[in-house]
Amino acid sequence: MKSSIEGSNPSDSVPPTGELGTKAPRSPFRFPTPSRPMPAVRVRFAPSPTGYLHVGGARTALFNWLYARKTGGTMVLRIEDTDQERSTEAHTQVILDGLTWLGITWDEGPYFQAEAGPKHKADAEQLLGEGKAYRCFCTKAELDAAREAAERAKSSFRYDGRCGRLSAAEVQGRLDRGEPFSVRLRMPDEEIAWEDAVHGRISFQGRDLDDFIILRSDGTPIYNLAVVSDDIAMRITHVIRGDDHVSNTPKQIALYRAFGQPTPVFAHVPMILGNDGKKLSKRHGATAVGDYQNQGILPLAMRNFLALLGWSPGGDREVLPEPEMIALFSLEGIQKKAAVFDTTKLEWMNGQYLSALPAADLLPPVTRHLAEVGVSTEGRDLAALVDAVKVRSRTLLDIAHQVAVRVDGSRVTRDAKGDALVAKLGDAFPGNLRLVLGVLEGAEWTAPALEAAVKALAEAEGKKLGDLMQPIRVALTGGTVSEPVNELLAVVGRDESLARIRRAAGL
RNA sequence: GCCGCUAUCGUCUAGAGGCCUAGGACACAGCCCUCUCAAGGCUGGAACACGGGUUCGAAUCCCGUUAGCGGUACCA
Repeated sequence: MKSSIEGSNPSDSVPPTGELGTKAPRSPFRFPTPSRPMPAVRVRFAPSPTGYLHVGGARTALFNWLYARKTGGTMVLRIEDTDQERSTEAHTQVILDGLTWLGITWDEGPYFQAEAGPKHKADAEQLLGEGKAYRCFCTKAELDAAREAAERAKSSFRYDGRCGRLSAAEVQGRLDRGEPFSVRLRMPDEEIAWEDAVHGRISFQGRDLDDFIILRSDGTPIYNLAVVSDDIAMRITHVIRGDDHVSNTPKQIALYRAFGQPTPVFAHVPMILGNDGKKLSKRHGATAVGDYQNQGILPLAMRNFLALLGWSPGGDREVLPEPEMIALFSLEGIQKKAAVFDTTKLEWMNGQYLSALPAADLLPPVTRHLAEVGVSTEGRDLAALVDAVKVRSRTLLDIAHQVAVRVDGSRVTRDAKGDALVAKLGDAFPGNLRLVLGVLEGAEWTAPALEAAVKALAEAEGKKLGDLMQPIRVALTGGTVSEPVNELLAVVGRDESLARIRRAAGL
């Protein structure tokens, strides 16, 4: 569970200059010191606290974390709470808890973006002073009207940069009159391209982008400015984030250029889809990490499953212990295509962990789930109970349910298959149970002895072993599925087992 | 509309020009094991979106088509 930073290999790190292919004239001093030491990797996970921790966000966090651990770099956590309307402290806590649950740790932060407001504003003013940005006096209403008109005329709207051509005197005049203004970045007419670590080269043309707003008329920053300003300040070298940000990237690169800063390496990871191929959302069921925790998924299994969703270690590996996951991780191994979230495979993965983990590791969550359903295991060997049922379980909830049935006779309810067996055996059902009772009452209550006793009975009576064992199983659990019957008897205990058999036999 | 991204079994993926008669995993079906189920083992069905190139040779490279997704805000 503890992350192993030791053994990670920093030689895998990539120099953080992903930008390339600019058609604009290049400065000969662009790469002044080729021999400069390679900066240490710094990545960040930057969620917005406007809801729970979504599985997509969790996976983005996981990839950042894996990359940091792999390269010996630093993981910083930044809460992007500039949307004061929707951001809440409770959401922040849920996100932090979700990451912690998954075993995703961070080395710096959490930083809160809203606290950097004054710096964002100062950065915008710096650009204003250098003529790389300009004041725009167009109002929201005017802009909306223009956009609507363009839409009606079936042509595309792009801000024409008219305020960028205002004379100094004109600007001063409007300022003197106290007109409100936003700040826009001058978008240069040049190619903006970068070598994306997962997609390869991606290219946009500056002329296709308009002079976008970086500072609202109330002086607060727009997302793209805040992100770039913070990423520069935090010396982020690798931006690993969702695919939905690729169209923001050229705008952000324009900002890096305006600030005269090198761009980080960008790695855009694909989306996670629901089973209908649409973006994963609430109507697909559980999308919050916390939901899976409540459904009895182990954090290790969740993390393993998430890692394999959109990333492949390259071979046929499925169950990956943490050290291997870190050692094998690479940005190049990330898939370009969106992936469908397959709950069935998640549960299979969870079953793998359930089977492999010692019962002791499962005790705390199982105890919690048992408490939720009101079952006490006071004075019982819970580890033995868990061991008895865990290989047949896919979730911790399954385990808790099965343990509950073994501990508390009042929870035995006959299921459809149990009913079918009773119907099939007819009189032999109570009859065989009475026979069994006869030998069990005098038997030594250990699994091997119980097995021997029932087998001897079957032989003596000329009955099939299954016709003796299955009724016991139904008597003790209500169903036809369980661990071997002798072990079941041992786990349920002598008095309780005999009582359940008597009841089922109608005695 | 415009800009960008993507395209291998139902799903997750391997595959970086010949090793591909396209491999593995989940799911599904059958068999084995067995007191049931699970696990495990074996077997089976199941995919390179389409069309053009390039090449002695293409799932792999190029172009186009189609489809899906993302963006196109004084949201993040």
